[in-house]
Amino acid sequence: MANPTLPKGTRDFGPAVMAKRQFIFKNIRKVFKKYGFQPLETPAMENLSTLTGKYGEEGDQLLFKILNSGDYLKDVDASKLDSRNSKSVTADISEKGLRYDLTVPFARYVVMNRNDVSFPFKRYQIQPVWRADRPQKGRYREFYQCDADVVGTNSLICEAEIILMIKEVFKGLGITDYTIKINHRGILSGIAEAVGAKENETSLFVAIDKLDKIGEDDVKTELRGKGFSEDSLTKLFTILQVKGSTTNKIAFLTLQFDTSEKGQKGLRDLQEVFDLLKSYNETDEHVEFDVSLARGLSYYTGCIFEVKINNVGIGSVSGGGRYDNLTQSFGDKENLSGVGFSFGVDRIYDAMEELNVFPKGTQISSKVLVCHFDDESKQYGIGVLARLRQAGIASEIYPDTSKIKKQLDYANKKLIPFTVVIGSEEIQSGQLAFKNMEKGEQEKLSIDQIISKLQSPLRS
RNA sequence: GUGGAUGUAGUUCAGUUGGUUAGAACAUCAGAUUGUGAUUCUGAGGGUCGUGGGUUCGAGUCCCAUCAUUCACCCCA
Repeated sequence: MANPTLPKGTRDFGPAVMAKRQFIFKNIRKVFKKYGFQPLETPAMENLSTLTGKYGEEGDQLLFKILNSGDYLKDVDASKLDSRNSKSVTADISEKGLRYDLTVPFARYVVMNRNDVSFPFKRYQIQPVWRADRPQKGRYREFYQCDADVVGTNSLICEAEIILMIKEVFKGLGITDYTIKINHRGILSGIAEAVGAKENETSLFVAIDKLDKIGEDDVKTELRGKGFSEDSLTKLFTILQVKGSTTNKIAFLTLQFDTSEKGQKGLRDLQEVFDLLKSYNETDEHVEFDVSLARGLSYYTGCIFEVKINNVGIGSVSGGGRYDNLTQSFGDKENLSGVGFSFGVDRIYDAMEELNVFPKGTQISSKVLVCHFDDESKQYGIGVLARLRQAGIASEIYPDTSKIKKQLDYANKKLIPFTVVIGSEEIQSGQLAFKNMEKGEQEKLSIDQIISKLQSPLRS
């Protein structure tokens, strides 16, 4: 049989990688909990009817679909099969798909359980999602998202707290150079109205979202191709080139949007979010009002966020926004407003690796390895091991009787920082050889001394 | 879905205009060392050169196909 391989865009995570990934997960989960979010998990697969139509046409194509069980071709119309058009038979042979993000399953959950959940409902969710696009740098077919959403309130406190949470997570991870870009769908609508492109919003947004990536000239070229006039382009870029402090930008745009209700609403919301930050005694450091931020997902209606780690060759590592109508698409009569955001763990990992900011200690599993020379000392070592574990110290014993070199080698490879070496001398005296693997120092200590030394906060 | 690049040892890579038995470093294993590792020294194992076809006296090297990987576009975490 040929060598086994992984499906495109998927990865194994070995112990060293897992230690670092868990460091990230732990940090994010801690912050989510601290801000009052409760955990939720949903199935990997959803009904296709739940998933399709929520992410736009592009998104629907990226859904992984699951073949029906059993003899799934039995009832398919023969003429459809003959047409060789896979799209036309998809609905007949597949009714489930893998989740594409965590927001839509969350909305589905809320609608299904709306009598049981009390609003505002704050949930966090850390699970993998799947997208059938072509993998490349920072882009995988299976990746983890860490979502936190609040549904059932319009308060902009949620938006402000999202900024606080992002800051807190990055602080915990040791990432210092990043930018939280914020914008508002209403402001984008205001721009569209101001340049007379009300009917053409989507292609306008898609184009200006690329501004910092491809530059002004290419954006203009793209919009000309979509039929935008020179007049509207000139108007557009006087708006997009707004500079200065957030206050300045808002003042300038207020004048530009004099006839746009949506635009004015967006500016007011944004102003309030920045005011709220002050109430939290938080600065707007790392936060940037970016008029050209658009984001693809079509369901956003209010504030939108995107976070980029600077000087790293990777796309955004976090994003989100407010969506007013998400539950409506599940036939919900009442209008539930939600706001949420998501961290992309895999990209954060890649960025941290590139920046080399993972703390040294993350990979340590056991703190102590018990080494021994023969069956008798191994027997004795098991007793020592039991004592260490009773004291809550992560520890293990080398299971085979083999050369001490091999045992110490094992400790090195597993980055175990301490070893206890036990032989006949140690058994007799009760003074065990306690070795610091990093410094190479060794001293004779009783088991109690070793335990208290390992428990002391000054130990390393 | 569109376009480009790359496939040689477990890993990262050399390999000359096509020429004898395809190399290095790191990693692995063993020994120097019978109670002490990571630093030293010695040795060993490990390859259908991605796969299939073609050109040639001769192909890791040239051509075609195919698969895989990767980068960019679209889109996105």
